[in-house]
Amino acid sequence: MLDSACSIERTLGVLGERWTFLILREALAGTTRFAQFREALGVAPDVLTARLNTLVDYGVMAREPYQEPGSRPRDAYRLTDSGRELILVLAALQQWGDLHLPWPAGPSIQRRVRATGRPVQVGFVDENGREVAPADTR
Amino acid sequence: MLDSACSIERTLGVLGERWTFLILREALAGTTRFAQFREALGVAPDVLTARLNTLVDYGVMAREPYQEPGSRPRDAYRLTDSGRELILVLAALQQWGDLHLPWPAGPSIQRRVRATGRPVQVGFVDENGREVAPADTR
DNA sequence: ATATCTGAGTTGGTAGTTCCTACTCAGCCA
DNA sequence: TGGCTGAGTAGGAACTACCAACTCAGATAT
Repeated sequence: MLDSACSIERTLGVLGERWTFLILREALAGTTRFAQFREALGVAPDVLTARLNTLVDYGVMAREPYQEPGSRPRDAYRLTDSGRELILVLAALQQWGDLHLPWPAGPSIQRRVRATGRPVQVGFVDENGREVAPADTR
Repeated sequence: MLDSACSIERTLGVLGERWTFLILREALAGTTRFAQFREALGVAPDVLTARLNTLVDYGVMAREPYQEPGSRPRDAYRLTDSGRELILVLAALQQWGDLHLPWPAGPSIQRRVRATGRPVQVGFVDENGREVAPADTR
């Protein structure tokens, strides 16, 4: 999968295992530490170790040493720029789920323009920054 | 996962298993029949059956009877409108892979505006159809 | 110095999935 | 009726995730 000519397939080779997208969701929400991921997701520690390692291997996250007073030095896991770009993938997944797998309590959190507070969607845009309908692309 | 309050998690409950995104990639490329999926992907038949069933169960694809001359009636699997909207997710995955997991031969296929032939990207857009930088959202 | 505490992983066994091959089963045609 | 073809099923091996208990290192207390 990792050496496919298809970039979707390569991406899934890095991100497509169970838990990976949820780890990224937490990371984008600000989580950085092993125990935080573990607590937020309830993922088994060996699986978390494995996922974080591949994310680091492929440059999606980076280890960053830190030390709490009274504790030994540890590594935090911080998204790289490339990792932060995955916000588009996660937002697209969320948008689809909000539309097609609705939840009684309504959509969870809306993404908004920071300055104006107006809602934002994921879509196709041309080189001038104008939205293009999916049907108008090929 | 399917009954999570998080729409990303619900979406992954439907689409997050191995092969599902690749099945959708093929479906978006026009594949509709069991044997075509099987040949294009090399997926085991029992897994393909299971994946197509959940996609149908959740309204991403629909069965559509057809009959080749000289053959018995069969079911084709066609994307529903909701399934076609997943083009955004797939395109976001592809875009990320093209940027961050480059392939010697360069990016595979570029999405373009049908009318003008100009390239198209996935991005955030506000309600006026103007692109918004991810950093300007919250 | 020794003992203790704590958090980040490792390890080992079990259960659940995927994979692979071979098989079935239904309708069409000879 | 018997063979052909394509869509699935079945059975077993291999892989992956899950769970609980354990290790290991550094910081603090005694």
